[in-house]
Amino acid sequence: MRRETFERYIETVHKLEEEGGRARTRDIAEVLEVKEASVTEMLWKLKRKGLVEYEPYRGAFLTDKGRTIAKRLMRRHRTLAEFLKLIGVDEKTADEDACKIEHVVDSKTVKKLRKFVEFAKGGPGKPKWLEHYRHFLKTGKHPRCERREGSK
Amino acid sequence: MRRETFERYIETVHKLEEEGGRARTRDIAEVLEVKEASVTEMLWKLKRKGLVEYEPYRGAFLTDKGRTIAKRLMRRHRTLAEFLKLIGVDEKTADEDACKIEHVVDSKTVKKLRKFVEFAKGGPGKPKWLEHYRHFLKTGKHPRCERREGSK
DNA sequence: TAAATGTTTTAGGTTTACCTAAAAACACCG
DNA sequence: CGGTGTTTTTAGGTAAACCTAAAACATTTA
Repeated sequence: MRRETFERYIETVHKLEEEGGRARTRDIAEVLEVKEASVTEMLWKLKRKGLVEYEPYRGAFLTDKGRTIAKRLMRRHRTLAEFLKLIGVDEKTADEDACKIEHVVDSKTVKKLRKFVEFAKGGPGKPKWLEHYRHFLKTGKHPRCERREGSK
Repeated sequence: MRRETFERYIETVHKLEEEGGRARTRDIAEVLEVKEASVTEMLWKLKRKGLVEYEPYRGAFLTDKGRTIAKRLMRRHRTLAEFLKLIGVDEKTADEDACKIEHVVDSKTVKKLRKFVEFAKGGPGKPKWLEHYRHFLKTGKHPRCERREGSK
């Protein structure tokens, strides 16, 4: 099973589980835009891998092992989407790209991104450089930080 | 043909073409770590898509259409890798992740990343905020930009 | 509770991107 | 030119992740 494939199913089961007991075949199929039959097949495989609890005709829910993976994916997704929005990617694209990147990227990279987001958000006030970056996005010009006095 | 698949082949043909006339089956197979037979098969498909010029037993080279794609991928790759290194990802990981991300990410996102890299590199001097970020990576502490006077 | 309706599974494709093994083409040397 | 060795292709698999159609099961509702 390809990593991306089973991770997508895990995420979906997790999501549906949260919003209503256990994940039904139909709903998983709808979210992932595949046929019910395909979902059934995957649920067997996920069960064999110990990622979901599954009994025919009564849906699925995550095992601890599965839930751990789901949580990690959610963290990744949040980090990626947040970062992309930070640098000016629109909400929808940020979310879609996060969905794709989260399955392929190295943990080390995610860690750095998390650090970066933290750096950009944290700190005393809203960082000036971010303002400058936004200005740069608009105008293509660097509002030289070096100068003693700036705008406003 | 999945996007990622054919893009990987296109990139490889491009690379081999640059370093020696045309891309031979064997060399493509070696780079992509697949068997020669698989390469032959893909070359037919790529030809059918108008991306490579290919005649059995005499290797392949890119058409204009193929080359356009290759160039775009190289730009993407450079942008992604450069960005990742900027935020502190080690060289090897940055390169590997760029290899994966470049096939899945939206053009709008790449544009923003390019802007961001440009912003970080360009400008009058080396930006102070980047120094601060690096410091933050090391210590986890924000060297408050707001203060009248800083380090050095 | 039985019929009607909706959901899930099973059985048996299809496609994609690989593979192995063997045949065919090519390259070079004596 | 003919033999030897490498490269490439062809032919015929395989596994993953889909699909359709039909059968099995579950639920509602009359």
